[in-house]
Amino acid sequence: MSNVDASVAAPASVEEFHDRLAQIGGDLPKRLRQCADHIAANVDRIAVSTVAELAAGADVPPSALMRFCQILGFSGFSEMQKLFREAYAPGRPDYATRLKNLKQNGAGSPAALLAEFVEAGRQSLEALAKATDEAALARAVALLAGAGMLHVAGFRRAYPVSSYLAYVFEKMSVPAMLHDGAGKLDHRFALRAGDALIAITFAPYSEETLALATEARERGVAVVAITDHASSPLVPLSDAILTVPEVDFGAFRSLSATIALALALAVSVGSARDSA
Amino acid sequence: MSNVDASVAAPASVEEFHDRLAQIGGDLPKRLRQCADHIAANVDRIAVSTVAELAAGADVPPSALMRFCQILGFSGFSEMQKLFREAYAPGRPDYATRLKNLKQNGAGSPAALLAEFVEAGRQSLEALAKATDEAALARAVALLAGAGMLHVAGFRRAYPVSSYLAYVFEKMSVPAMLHDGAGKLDHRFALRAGDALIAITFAPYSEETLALATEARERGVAVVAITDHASSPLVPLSDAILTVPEVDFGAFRSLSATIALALALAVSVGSARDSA
DNA sequence: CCCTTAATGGAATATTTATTCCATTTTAAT
DNA sequence: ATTAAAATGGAATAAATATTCCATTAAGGG
Repeated sequence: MSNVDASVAAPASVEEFHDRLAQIGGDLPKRLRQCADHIAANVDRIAVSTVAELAAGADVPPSALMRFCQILGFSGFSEMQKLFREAYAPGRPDYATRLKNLKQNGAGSPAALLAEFVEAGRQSLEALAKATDEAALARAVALLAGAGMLHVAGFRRAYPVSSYLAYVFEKMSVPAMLHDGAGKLDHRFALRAGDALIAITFAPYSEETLALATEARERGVAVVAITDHASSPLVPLSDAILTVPEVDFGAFRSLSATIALALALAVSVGSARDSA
Repeated sequence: MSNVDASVAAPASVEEFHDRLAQIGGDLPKRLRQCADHIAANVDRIAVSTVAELAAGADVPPSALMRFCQILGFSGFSEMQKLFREAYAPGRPDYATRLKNLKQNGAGSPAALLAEFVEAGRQSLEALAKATDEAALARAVALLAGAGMLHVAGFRRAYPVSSYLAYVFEKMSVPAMLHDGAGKLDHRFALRAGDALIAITFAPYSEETLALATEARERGVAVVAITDHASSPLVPLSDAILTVPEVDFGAFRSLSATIALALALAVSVGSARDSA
């Protein structure tokens, strides 16, 4: 093992642990490679597993795992596990306990509803992080960074998202026009060459938004879609597609993940335009 | 122990565990009482602690804790701990890993910004669950449920929230008027006896919103505040106050928690009016 | 007050888990 | 091909942890 110094200190934090894991990299013999891969993919189980369990998961004998712990700088598995047991964030069960307490106010009570919608928002945010297509996001940002006026259109449930985009764009000095539907005007003639349209719509998909996206497409104006599914009717009309999963209650869906995406999109675009 | 049957089966899920804990209730002798209290307050540590550690935390000898586990229905501590170790949700580290991956695109990149804003939203949602004053929420719902027209006012960053409220109220057939500031009109004369105003504003606190809240107060119109701090200037003007913590980046703050609160508020009000 | 039952604490015992060590196999270098 | 170094697997050993048992104390009831 030429690239790992035996006198290296044990990682003192979970973050350092991750850095050490990455630092060790690819040049590992077979069994240690298996350990590295399994540990990297199951960091969350270190605190709650035995050597034997983790070794079985990695398909190596326990002694290999011991060795791996020492390569990372720990005296043994127990020292490594201790790091994770102490780092075990108490926040989450507090949150879970709190949710349960809120729900005890009875189904349909304001507190119980809040608990449900908070949890739905949290799940939607996590789903967004996992499902995000980074290339699509980068493509959307590039299109919008290179455009003249940014037109933002979204109605009914999508309207808070479009108004938020308009707000953040203004804050970042990005030329943007909010198509707010006042007077039933769509302002389609404001869509000009070199502009871009951010069209936001979710099932049951607003006719107005689709119509404006169609118009934009016909005028050669780039369309960036924010929508809920890859099968959305907005997709064939768009040059870049951002899909957002939101937890669905039937009558209502969370909107928290979409709001976070909108913020990330607008700030990215504003930054990209700043540096151009 | 007259109220706990020795042949009761061990809880088969974490939820059942919580129910069992609640069921055992208050009629416990001293040391077992201590165990119950400590376990209830430290459920998150069961998976990662030894008998000795938990017993020390509860200030009882290990044998008392063993006894407590058996009263809950488990054969011993190990069976109880197994429940928690197996229930340890693996989802979260996937999410944490994903965030880390997104951030590796480089500071300021769209993907890294998304990761930051998603995490900010998640933290804000958890903070909202923990910080929510249930009585204030119930009070707000009661005021709004008993009002005639619901006026909604929020500008700039608060505007997406107010437009979302207006959307949900319409969907729930609740009479609501969105004060959208078009034409610089505040429509203060639309505030009538028996109405209520939902005023939404965050630092640096919109003059327009504060003025409208002041007007409402002078007219005897109930004011429900959605704001960021208990020290907000909107607070002295309001009859019910909902504060929302949002993670702050300096230039930008998450809005995801506020959106979830708005949804919970609107649905609660709609339901309360339906049943009136 | 006395007797019975329940609660309690701690030590001994049993079980589980982590670690070390060594023989064997594999790999790399000459 | 030979030798040295590295990797490997498994068993023995050590350490940690869970459990049981029993003597003592406390509480409750007649």
